[in-house]
Amino acid sequence: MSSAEKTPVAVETPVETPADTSAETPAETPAQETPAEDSLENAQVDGSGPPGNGSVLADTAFNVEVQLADLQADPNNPLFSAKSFEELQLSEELLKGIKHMNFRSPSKVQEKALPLLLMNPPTNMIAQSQSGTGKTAAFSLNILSRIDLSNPEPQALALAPSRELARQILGVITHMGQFMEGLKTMAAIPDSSRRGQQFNAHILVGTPGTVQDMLRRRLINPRSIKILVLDEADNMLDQQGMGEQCSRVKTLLNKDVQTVLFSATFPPNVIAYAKRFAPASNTLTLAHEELTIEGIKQLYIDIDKDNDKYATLLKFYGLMTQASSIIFVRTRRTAEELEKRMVAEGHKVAQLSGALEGGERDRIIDQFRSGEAKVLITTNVLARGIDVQSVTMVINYDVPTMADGIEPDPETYLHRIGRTGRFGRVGVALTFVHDKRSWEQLYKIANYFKTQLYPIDTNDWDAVEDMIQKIIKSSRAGKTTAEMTTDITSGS
DNA sequence: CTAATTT
Repeated sequence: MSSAEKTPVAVETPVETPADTSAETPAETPAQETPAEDSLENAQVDGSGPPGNGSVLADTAFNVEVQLADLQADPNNPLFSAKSFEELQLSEELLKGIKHMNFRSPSKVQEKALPLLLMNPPTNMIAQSQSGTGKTAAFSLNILSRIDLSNPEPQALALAPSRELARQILGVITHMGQFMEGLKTMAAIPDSSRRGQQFNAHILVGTPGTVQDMLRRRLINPRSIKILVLDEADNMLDQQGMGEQCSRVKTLLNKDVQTVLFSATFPPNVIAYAKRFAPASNTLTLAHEELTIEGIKQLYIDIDKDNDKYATLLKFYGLMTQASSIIFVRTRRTAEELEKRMVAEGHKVAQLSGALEGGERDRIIDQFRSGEAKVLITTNVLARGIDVQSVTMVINYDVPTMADGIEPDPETYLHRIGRTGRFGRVGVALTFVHDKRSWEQLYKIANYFKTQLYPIDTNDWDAVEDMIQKIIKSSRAGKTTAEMTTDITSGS
């Protein structure tokens, strides 16, 4: 609606004069930092739609290529583009839910995906969109709009690669569907307290292993399931283990289930399989040069020796606690060791990996969401999908690599840094390199996305601190990419 | 022991 919607991400634009919404927010009061909403698990989820607090955030500009299953149809037909939620013929209850989440108008991916998802008869979809641009809300709306509340059986199933992401998606769906009377939603993740019980809910969101198991044991009735969503689909289909579980799940469902695959990344090696998994799909794709989020300032720091990594990390601790930060490491063990060491030296940090028990994982991610824990050390378990809008800084303590620990992993890099810069906000991603090998790994990643990484000059610490500080402050004020470009670029 | 993914 507003002109901000089409703000180009051109570099070096002069400071915005009109429509500077941030002016209403006094600089010192972090208006949207960790809002103390009722802190039960569903309510505190930020959602993945446009944020509230009256701020108008620009959608990052990108060119999405639309390809329709019906090759006769014209992708440019305005019918396949929704400029408002109202024109989608959603129920009043659902529109009320959307409004309640402070969604104003559809984001780019929502604009393109929703009309295609909502068509009848239902059509499969493979959709790619950058991190933090509203994928969850897109498939959640499709699910909710297709639920028949008079039928108590499960009708939609969404799968995600981690417990935390499944819970987050469930929170968005529950929140969005809060005015649909009688709607029941349920997590299908490991939970010993409800062993052997039937999953009686309209919508289930879970992890592949648990869902497969529950289907086999007939604790999930597949008869009425008409939608299957795989979030982070490339990861789900590629990973041995999860890939098999997902296809097993699919074979246990109705043949005509609407299959919906979403991710920010679809590397070449999984595209063919994805197309077989969701045949005759409408597809939304991006060139991989278009995947990097402009609002995320990508930095790296060259450290002399491996042993100095820890000391370097500590130098950033003050900046990390300004808002919220995530430190990514390669192994569970490093996560544990880093936490121990930092805590022993009086720093407040939390740690989460798959080595922890389910309940403990829930407790820690909830603390991080609420802002009670501001610095979180974690593994790739949280690399994807997690939406905590107060995250202003992501630190790659270890460069993300493939299973061999040597080959760089560009997709994981992109997903990790995408934990900041949510919905057009600005953020900092800082990667540690400490030897020739890690430098080359990062170089390959930057080259893959044709993106620029800026070195941190360790000789001028004040300047570094200053630059990062600026970005963090702007992010807390809800500033957008376009508003920040000048400030950020001057720092390098 | 890469990490993640049912019991």
